[in-house]
Amino acid sequence: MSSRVRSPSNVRVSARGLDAARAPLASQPSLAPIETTQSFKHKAYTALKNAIVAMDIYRNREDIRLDERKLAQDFGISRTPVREAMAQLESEGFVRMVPRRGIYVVRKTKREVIEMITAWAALESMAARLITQTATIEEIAPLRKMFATFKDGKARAHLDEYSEVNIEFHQSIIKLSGNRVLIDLAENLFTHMRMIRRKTIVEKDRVERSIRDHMNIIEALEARSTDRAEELVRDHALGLADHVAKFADYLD
Amino acid sequence: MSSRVRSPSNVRVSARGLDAARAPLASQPSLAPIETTQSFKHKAYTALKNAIVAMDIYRNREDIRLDERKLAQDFGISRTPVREAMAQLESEGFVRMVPRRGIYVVRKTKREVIEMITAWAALESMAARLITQTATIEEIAPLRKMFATFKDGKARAHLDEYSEVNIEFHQSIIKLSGNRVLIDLAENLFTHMRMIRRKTIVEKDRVERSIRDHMNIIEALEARSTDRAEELVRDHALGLADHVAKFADYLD
DNA sequence: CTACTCATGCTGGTATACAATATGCCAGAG
DNA sequence: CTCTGGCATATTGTATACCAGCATGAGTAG
Repeated sequence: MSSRVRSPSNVRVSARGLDAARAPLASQPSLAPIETTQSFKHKAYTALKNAIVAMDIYRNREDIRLDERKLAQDFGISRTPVREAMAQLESEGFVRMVPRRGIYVVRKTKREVIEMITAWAALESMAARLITQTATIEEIAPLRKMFATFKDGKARAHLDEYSEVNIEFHQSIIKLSGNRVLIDLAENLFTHMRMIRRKTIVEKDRVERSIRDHMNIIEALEARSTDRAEELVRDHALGLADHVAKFADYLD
Repeated sequence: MSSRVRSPSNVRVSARGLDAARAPLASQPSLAPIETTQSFKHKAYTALKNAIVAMDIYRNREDIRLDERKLAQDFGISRTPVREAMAQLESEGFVRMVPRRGIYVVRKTKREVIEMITAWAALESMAARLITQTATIEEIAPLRKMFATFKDGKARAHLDEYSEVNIEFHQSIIKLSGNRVLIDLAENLFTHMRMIRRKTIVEKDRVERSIRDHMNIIEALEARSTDRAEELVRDHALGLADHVAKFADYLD
């Protein structure tokens, strides 16, 4: 995706053989997509990340230890790819590897959660700016549809569903910016936030206002009001940060 | 087979002896994580990162390949910690590991550089907001001193020095926010930007304006003008992005 | 009954051996 | 001379063996 791979011809040879989808001879139009199986490291990474995100780590405060050897056995692979996956998860802030002690799932403190939300506010508000300058009206339109089913008080009754739509909305904002760096940085923050979402992010009395905020954001984007869109997005996110600061006592 | 005769612990013993130079006294409460000897993985990570940052990768376009085994030999360790360090560098966007091909240093495209600067603008402008709300006057004061020596036209004559001070200024802004997430995210972006700094970031005609911008930023911070500080910081960074877009033709 | 010592087991860290595959060269056929 | 096919080589991915340190608990001295 990144490297142009211009200079050495060796790379392009195999690449050319790969995208035989040109099919000038029509011998086999649609060849098997790619038979390259993902590395065990990447598989282990995905499996572990899903497992960690799925567990409700803030339910109690006991240390959650992950056993390298046991996980390797469960996955049917050796310790090496598991370790490499763990190392990546550690650099992303999901686990902590303590020498001769164990690997522990990381719980974020309230302060850290607030810092993450603040960073997310910075990224998404910049994304909003970019959208007002580059996105087409067709790209912005789908944002409205997300909340069609929640028009009137229905959101209060379906908090879980709304929570999903809520996250999807914010992810869409980031993606519409078209800035890969913003997207990647925010993705990691989102993953962390998904882990605490269940207990805090959405509360009944916040839903109505949340929908209003979102609608205002969409209007600002459509109106190409750069500064206003940025401000609305930022304040919406920072409002969540304040909410967490006040009410997420179970953190810490 | 015969190699098994040699005790494999020889290397580790000597390496352990290397970092046996530990703090004689724990007098300073600041930060002394020396208690645990850094793992080979972390040492290799640091060494590799420094080496990659130091090399002027945009000088030519040849693929720069890093040889796992050779590096492991040079460091006097095995491939395992080198691999784990490489995996981390890959997740941070510095290298790319291609299965059964090699590990290559990543060159950022012009688009990617602009995206990074944009993300940096988002982070630093948020940092500026936070500073106006929480930082003390004593914390802001040192920012002025940085440019004391560059008051009049001296900056033009000492571009390299100014470039360092310039980076230091922006890092200080981020750090003053006191938000670890912002700090860590920006740190990685800064490291990437340092790699292209030599050729683009600073140009003669931009220095004067750069100093003016910085002074305005400092004044806004001191005046606790939240919105203005944010705007100044953001526009300053985005101005650099525009500059890169127009003149950094050597990228791509 | 308490406190302290020491052996043992479990842990992650490291080294090394083995496997799979992409590449390039070379021989042989057309 | 050109092209094809196979083998040697190089490189990473994975598995396994070993190391050192900390925790734990049993056992002994007081």
